[in-house]
Amino acid sequence: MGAPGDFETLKQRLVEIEPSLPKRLKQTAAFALQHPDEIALGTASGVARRAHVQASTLVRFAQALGFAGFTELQGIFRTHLRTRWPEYPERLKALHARAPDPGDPMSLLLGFSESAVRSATALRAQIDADTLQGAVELLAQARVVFLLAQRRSFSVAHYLGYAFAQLGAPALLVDDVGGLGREQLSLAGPQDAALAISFAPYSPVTLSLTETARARGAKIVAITDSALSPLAALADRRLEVVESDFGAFRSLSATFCLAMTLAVAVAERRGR
Amino acid sequence: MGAPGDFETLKQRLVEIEPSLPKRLKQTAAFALQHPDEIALGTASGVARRAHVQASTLVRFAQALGFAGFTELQGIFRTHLRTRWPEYPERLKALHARAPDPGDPMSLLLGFSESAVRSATALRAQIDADTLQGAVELLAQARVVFLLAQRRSFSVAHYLGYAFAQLGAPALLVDDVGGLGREQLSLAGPQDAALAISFAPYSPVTLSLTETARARGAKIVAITDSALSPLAALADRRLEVVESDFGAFRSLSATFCLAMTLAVAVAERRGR
DNA sequence: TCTGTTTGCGAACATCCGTTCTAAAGTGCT
DNA sequence: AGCACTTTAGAACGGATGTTCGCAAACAGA
Repeated sequence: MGAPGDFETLKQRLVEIEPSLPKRLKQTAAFALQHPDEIALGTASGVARRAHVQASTLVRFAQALGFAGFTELQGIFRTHLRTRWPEYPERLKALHARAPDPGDPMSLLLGFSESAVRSATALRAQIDADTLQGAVELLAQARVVFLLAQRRSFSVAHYLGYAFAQLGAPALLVDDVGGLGREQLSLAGPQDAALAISFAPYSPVTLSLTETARARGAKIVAITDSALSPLAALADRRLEVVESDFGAFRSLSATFCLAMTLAVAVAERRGR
Repeated sequence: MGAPGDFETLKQRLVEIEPSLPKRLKQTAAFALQHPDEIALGTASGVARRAHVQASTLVRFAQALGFAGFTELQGIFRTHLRTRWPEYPERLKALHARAPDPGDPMSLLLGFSESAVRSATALRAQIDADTLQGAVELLAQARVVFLLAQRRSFSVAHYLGYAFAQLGAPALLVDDVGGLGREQLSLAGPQDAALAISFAPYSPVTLSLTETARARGAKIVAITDSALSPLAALADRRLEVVESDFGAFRSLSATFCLAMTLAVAVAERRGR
């Protein structure tokens, strides 16, 4: 008979005990279900005012549900607000907590998997449809798409090179092998576009190659991690991806989703 | 020069003034854009800790943007958190309900994202803890780990090369540039291990390089898609990954999770 | 070296949560 | 109906936490 651990359980518990609740607590329960965001973001006294009850009633309400106090109850509402995504409940957090040995490969795997799920899920909300559409058009109209990335992001660019080729769209992976990156870009001109990918700490090579491409008149689409990235300043279209991290390592899951989307959408658009 | 009234304006303002900001405030700006949820839900001191700055810096940051204090700034992030979501579940529903327009970039993105989530989730159940542990030990005991992959899987191998290097573990990416794959493997011997990655249709180059490595006495860990894969036959340890696919394209999300896990676990194990 | 800016630290100030106490309402028994 | 007892509501208090500001040290630029 402990406190509910996630929002669904809380709701369920609430309907169970609601009939036996006194008047003010019923009122509070109704308000809580009707305005979950208020509870998540507000303060106890603020919520109390809006629900026309006393602040102490909120505490009693929380305690009636098995929590120690209002703050604990609020925690559930907050994580619910953060991850409004029905099939992705709290138990992952429990997994995290339950794995005390950070060196155990299996808990690493769970951690990375969780991080990938979070990234891919968050991506949907991050990307703006119009920006994406604009980036696709820009790349689709280009004669050749130059792919610029180094270090950690290089794997994404390489995959894009593979995907574009498979789809029959003209793309050129600037891999900078032997330091020939600038020469690989020598064919770039105003009819072309470059897709640059870089995350903090931004590779100087990628930045300088992007500058070169821009100087040659190519349009730039950037995949990067924040509006403040040096890449963002160079870009005609900027796609922001915030990857969640696990330990010191960031997932690449969202970036890959975005890359695949661009490849397929561009090929599709060129096909017409 | 009033304070920004919504999240977009805030971001824009941030990009404008960021170059003229001192070090710690830049740091704060980057953190704020990368972890908006933390700012929305956390307390100033909590956020400060996670961003490795003083709490007072957060207040100064808010003031630099034109707010009276941290609380006002937080307000923007909170309403952003509140309002960013509502549209998204409907989008998903719309995607599933309507016959999906294969050309619309946004539905592609949703599809790939969902596919990535499925893959990463399924991975947890697919991988056997003992096999994983065995693979880690085998790689950790090797003098050098040779990374073998081509075509689609190459991006994973490249990423592994990066990760191993970052972690200080000796690994060599056999990229077969100029067809020198066999020569790159010439250093391999019985003290070494190879990590081979290939999915259907299996790249003949990867297979033949793996055979070469095996002939030289190296232990083989394979990441592949089925027990019947030709790679599986060559492997001392076999890790199976079934990726979910969206259209003709397979996610790489689970494979990347597994790759990261191997890299970190091996480095961890070697560290002792 | 000197000056102006930035940063870190601690104290003051405000806010907020949880508890406790008292009044009121409800309930059951005579 | 009246009385005693239990439950509930409201209000104030105390402890704790969180936010802001001022000051001095560190730093960067001239």
